[in-house]
Amino acid sequence: MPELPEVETTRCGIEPYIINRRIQSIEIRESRMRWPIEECVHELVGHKAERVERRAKYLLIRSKVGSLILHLGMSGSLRICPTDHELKKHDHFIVGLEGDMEMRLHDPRRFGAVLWHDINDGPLMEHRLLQHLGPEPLSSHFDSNYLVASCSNRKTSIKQHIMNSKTVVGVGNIYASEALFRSGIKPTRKAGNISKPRLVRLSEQIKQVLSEAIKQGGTTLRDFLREDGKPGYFKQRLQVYDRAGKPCRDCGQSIQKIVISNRSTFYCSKCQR
DNA sequence: TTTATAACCTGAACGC
DNA sequence: TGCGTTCAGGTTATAA
Repeated sequence: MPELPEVETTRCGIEPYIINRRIQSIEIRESRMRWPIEECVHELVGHKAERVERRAKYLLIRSKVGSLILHLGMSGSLRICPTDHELKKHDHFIVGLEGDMEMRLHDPRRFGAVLWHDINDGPLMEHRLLQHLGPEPLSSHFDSNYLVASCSNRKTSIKQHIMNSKTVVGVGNIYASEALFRSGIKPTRKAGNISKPRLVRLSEQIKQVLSEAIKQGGTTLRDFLREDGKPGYFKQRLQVYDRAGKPCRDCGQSIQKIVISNRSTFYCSKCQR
């Protein structure tokens, strides 16, 4: 579920329930996540959450004593619900909030992560998981000049290159396929073997597709507290992802499915070269 | 240094 | 119905 637009949607959804609220309790129901959840996360208890930020696909809940770093992995989701709401299997981490509400991290595959960064450990952005990240795709730090320079002499495929968080953050498997389709670039093409005008278009389309998805994610915000807690996501706008064998919406050619680096990849062999 | 691959997990969907 | 296989939206650690 969580690509960058869903993480941003989640951030917007939880922010009003968390910001300037005192954290009343923290419960680790299952510590075996990507890394074990350490007891020091309890440091947050008794303090107010001052900001809820996002860096790449990490959610950062900042307080004056330190920050909680959350990652949703492949199957994670966050829900705000009343404390008397029945707990679900795979509700692994619970943050008790003022007003008998809780934020629950639900993650069946446990690829997600919960970490604590103490204020005394230096700037949050120098945390080992954050310090080597590339630019945010929607920021001015990511533009056509940057992408062109980053592709220079690269022998890896363009899809792997834009999915690499050192190149740019937040471009997951779905939006990599979509942005490449919109740019007319075949996913297997070597990054260093693409003309500048086409990379300019790709940088624009990465921004465009993510912006559109965030807007659509925004429409699911009202459903955030719904019983099933699932943020609806939008398949109707996808041009190639999960459309193997179906006709290209532009030319009618059958959409191809291939595997690049163990990830399903979809493209139109006529529109993308 | 760059690139490719294995590993971490559970559950849903599918075929037999 | 039940069992085995395959696949899934992410990221790091390790090997080549």
